[in-house]
Amino acid sequence: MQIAREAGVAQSTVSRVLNGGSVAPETRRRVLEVVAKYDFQPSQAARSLVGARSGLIGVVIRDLTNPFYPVMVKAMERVLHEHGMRLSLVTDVMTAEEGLALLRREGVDGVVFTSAVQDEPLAHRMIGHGIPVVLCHRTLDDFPADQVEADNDTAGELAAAHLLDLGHRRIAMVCGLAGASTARQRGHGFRKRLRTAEGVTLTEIDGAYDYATAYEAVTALLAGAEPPTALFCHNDVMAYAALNAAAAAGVAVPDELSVVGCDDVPLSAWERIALTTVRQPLERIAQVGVELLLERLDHPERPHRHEVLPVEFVGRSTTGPA
Amino acid sequence: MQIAREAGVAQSTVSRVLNGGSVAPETRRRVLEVVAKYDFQPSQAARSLVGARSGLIGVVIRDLTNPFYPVMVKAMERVLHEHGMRLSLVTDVMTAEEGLALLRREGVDGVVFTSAVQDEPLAHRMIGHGIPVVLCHRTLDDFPADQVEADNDTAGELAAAHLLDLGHRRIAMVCGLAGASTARQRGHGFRKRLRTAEGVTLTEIDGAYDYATAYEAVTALLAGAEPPTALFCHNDVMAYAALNAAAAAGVAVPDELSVVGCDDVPLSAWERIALTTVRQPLERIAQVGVELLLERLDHPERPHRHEVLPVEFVGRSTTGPA
DNA sequence: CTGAAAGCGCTTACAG
DNA sequence: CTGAAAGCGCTTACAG
Repeated sequence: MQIAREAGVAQSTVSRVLNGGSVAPETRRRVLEVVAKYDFQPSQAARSLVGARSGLIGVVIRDLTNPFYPVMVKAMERVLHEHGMRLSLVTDVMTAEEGLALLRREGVDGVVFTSAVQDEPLAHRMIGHGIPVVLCHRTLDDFPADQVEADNDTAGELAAAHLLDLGHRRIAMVCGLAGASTARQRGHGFRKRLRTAEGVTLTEIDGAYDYATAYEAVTALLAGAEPPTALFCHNDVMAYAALNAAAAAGVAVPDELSVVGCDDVPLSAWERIALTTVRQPLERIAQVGVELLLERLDHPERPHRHEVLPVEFVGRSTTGPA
Repeated sequence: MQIAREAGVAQSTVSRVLNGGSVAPETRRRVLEVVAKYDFQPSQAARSLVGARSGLIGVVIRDLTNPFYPVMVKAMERVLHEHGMRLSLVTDVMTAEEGLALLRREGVDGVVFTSAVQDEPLAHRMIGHGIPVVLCHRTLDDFPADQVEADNDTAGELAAAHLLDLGHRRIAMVCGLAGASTARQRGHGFRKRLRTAEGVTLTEIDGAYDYATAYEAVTALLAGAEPPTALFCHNDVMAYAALNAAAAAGVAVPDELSVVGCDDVPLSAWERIALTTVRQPLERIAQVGVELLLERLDHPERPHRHEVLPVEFVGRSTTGPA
């Protein structure tokens, strides 16, 4: 370390001034001067090699293209940065398998999964390697880790209640990824509430939480014999797809078709979209997820927590009476 | 390295089988068996400490919330992953200053700037520290590094030509960030082309490449005495703001107001938006940026390159005759 | 083809 | 308060 040499002290002394050990004021001043002169930045590689922690948290977000996720990334980054930590992102550019291998090489202190899916053992394997994990946004039953999610069951209920109130009886649901807890819960809440009314027909189609998939599915649905008068989409992106598919098919929203989404991404509030949807507290979910993980790092033995955050119905212009 | 011990070989031998040195087939088999048994992943920290490279590339993307950028991140990640490298993101969660300090600690092999701005010395300083840099999307005059950008001057011209052809004469331009080359060039091309016509009034307002800023500015503009009949926005996000501000103000698009954007983000093709815009090859810009940087790593002494990629006018539904 | 040794840049006890 | 030493987990010459 040439900083040490130039300041005329030992390496360990430089380390102490940088990390806040006890150092004589004059010594500290001298070291800081040299540090400033070269704008010296200590190597993270060396630090994480020797230290107990790398200061890196892995974040698994597969589809960065869904406007939902940049918001989450940002919120997570903010919290991590406040704690002096960094984020390492895994997206769908690589397989989840590759991503987790990478995260282990990087020596992450923990990982946040936002895309957990039933029957996929990756999150379990991270735990097997002794790496703390938190499930954020999507959860898994009986998973041995901290979890945060929105109250998705209620989200489904709220959507159903709204549509029922408007008098809709021929209804379709555009479902999210099979295996995702959000899709299962939202579907469950929706169906449950629908059953409280008489004479309701429910058609379920698969949108896989993906714009293109939902667009095609809705286009086919609208071209069918008895198209529904209302649609509940398991997320906003699929609702946008539905809105656009309806526009392309010349189906008027909300006059001929009502559309309800789920998420309330900022885009949904735009005047040109004005999507009726159920808001989940995106940033809060992200924030709580990271905080749970950070607490876990300090207290490995505490019992796991499972937070469920409230949702809220947001009425806008894409729904109307049947 | 307990892999070495369990396989009964030296550390250096394990290293060779992992990195492809010459190893006897039987030895290799034995080592790989143990590696597989533990799903062993070599520490990146140790590797980058000893090796010449860290395999990390810094990517400075300030506003992840503009749908433009996730597309770029994804494209960059793809190219990097093909080369066995990783990306380290710097967003506006921290100051640029902090971000670059972090990047240096992490020992990045190079950095891609997508947000270069006149009179900001950060990119220069990276070069001063001996770290290769590429300017991607936004460029700087006489900057001593590789650069890629779209033909933004032509983009401005195409927008102007289209509006002029439609007969518009009272025109406004919603400008991007002062200091960004894209804003300067798009503005320049637009004005230049406007000057070829008679009796044109051009009002310029500042939108700072930001949704909220542009929304307010356009709202004020439309409330003014003689509002323009056409708008050129320096990017798509500001055009969305204009579309929404117009909707809120009850101004019909395109009947009373024509709107042209610039970028052609996927969103712009949505039926509910159908924005007339000038396409720049987003993914190609990202890809070329990373490739230039990767080549630079191997050939530090080659002369700098400056690529300018073609743009293309995309007519959709937000523009009409004056 | 393979092993022993040195060293990358730090931090962490341990003396003094 | 400060320094000398050991060691984190790798790779890279260097012998053999």
